[in-house]
Amino acid sequence: MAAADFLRHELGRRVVELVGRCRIEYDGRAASTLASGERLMLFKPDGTLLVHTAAKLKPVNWQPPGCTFSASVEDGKLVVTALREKPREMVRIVMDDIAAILSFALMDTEELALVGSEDDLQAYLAANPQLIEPGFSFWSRERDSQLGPMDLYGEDAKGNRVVIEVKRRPAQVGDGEQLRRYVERERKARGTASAASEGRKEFTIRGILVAPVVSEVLRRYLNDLGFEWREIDWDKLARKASALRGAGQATLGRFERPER
Amino acid sequence: MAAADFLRHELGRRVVELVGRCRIEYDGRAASTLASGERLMLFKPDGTLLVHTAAKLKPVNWQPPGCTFSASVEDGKLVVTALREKPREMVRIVMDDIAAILSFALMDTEELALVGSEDDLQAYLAANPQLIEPGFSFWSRERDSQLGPMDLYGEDAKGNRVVIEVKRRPAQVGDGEQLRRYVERERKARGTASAASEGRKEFTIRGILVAPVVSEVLRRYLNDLGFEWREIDWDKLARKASALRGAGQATLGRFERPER
DNA sequence: AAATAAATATCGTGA
DNA sequence: TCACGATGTTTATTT
Repeated sequence: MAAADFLRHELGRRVVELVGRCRIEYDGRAASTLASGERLMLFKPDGTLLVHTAAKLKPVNWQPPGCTFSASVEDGKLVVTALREKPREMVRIVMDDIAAILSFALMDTEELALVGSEDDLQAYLAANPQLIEPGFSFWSRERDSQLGPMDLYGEDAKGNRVVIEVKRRPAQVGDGEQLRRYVERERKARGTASAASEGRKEFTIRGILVAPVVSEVLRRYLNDLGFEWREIDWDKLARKASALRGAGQATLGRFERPER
Repeated sequence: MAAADFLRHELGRRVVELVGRCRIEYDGRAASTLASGERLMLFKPDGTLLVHTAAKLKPVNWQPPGCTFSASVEDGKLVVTALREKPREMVRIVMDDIAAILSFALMDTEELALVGSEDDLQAYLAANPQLIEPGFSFWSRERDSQLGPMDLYGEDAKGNRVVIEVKRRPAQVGDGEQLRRYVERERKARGTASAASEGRKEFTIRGILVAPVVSEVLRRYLNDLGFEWREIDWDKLARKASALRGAGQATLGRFERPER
């Protein structure tokens, strides 16, 4: 079959597009079937498969990069499969009717430049500690600290340690749980340290959640745990954050590291 | 321009595909720029935009359903924008070179039938309480309970209440936090109830996490909190779960509801 | 390879 | 409309 021959030659080499009426089965972490209908399939050279219908952003079926494609003819119908190892998953497409088969090279050496990620917002906060409160200073950001996973770590005007969790989106209760775990781990580590070396100053460890919006349920949750929150509208700051990203990290470098 | 005219007629009516060299800007919750390169764009009738390069599953730029498309010509170049309200976001595509413009109707009345979701696994557990432990029985599933958000709720052989959190994938520490929150909320509610009505029997409230894999860190976390876990390989059960899905719910219906 | 957390997450559901 | 939780999440990063 000409279609199968074309696919066998193009799959894995160029971006292949297949449009038409088809049935699709998936079996792997879960399993699905999709009865006959018209869809648009994309097979990328890196082993990615996307099956799109006329609606929604997410593909109705898909396969992440790394798959092996194969094309065959069964009962006179074109059958294309995408096989993935680890986890072992397969998508099998049976074409009832082919509307179009195309292939494109899609040469592209450029990478997306994105600003406004959580990392940018962390950097902006690090360069503007007064956004947390007067007299506040940062010790470290997650990336360059050995403290364990937490977004920002610092010290307030009274010398209390502060663990800060930053969210770029409206915060929910799960984000409060994350902060709780980090604060508790830090309190535990601090407690152990104090016990080991007598006479060491005892610190209170505060927890602050920073997000554009903090839901009412989350506020109650944080209140119950004795934690705080700050609502900051990143939209107004995102551009500055991007401009200050490098400067923010340089500034952080001037602060001393905790002695742990 | 013929291309712009074609797009103005087709955008929002059919699935439109645009292939070629372009520059792309995004501004909204975050912001991004993408220098000139060859990509494949899909514009769906429901206002979805996808921009795909030759690699990766996720589009390099996109816009969820509900956007307004517009096509124009600037400096002799085709410009297509996708505008979204709430949040206000825009993707702007400037075509340096057009390789192809196509449109498809993509008639499709079928819906994906998927088995092996967390909901299926809950149903399977509900129909097979002995998978938790001998003598265990379920009271409710989240969908039909008024208890608040938790996956499964039941009672062990000794009359203790048990909160169960189900995961279809390997569980992580965050999942333990979720269980913790549900158990604590239940303990709190139970405590209040007991205080209100004297002489009521006091129940211990256990927490059990059920997942195919429970990581070592999570096990420590659960142990510290006095919670338990069960490792269940859903792969062996998914098919049965789908067959028993309806039966599982019917079985649950025969159990009494908690009196809260 | 496993674990951890972000994402312009998206998507469905329930209040 | 908002909040919450699942997703066949995917992806990047670190251990």
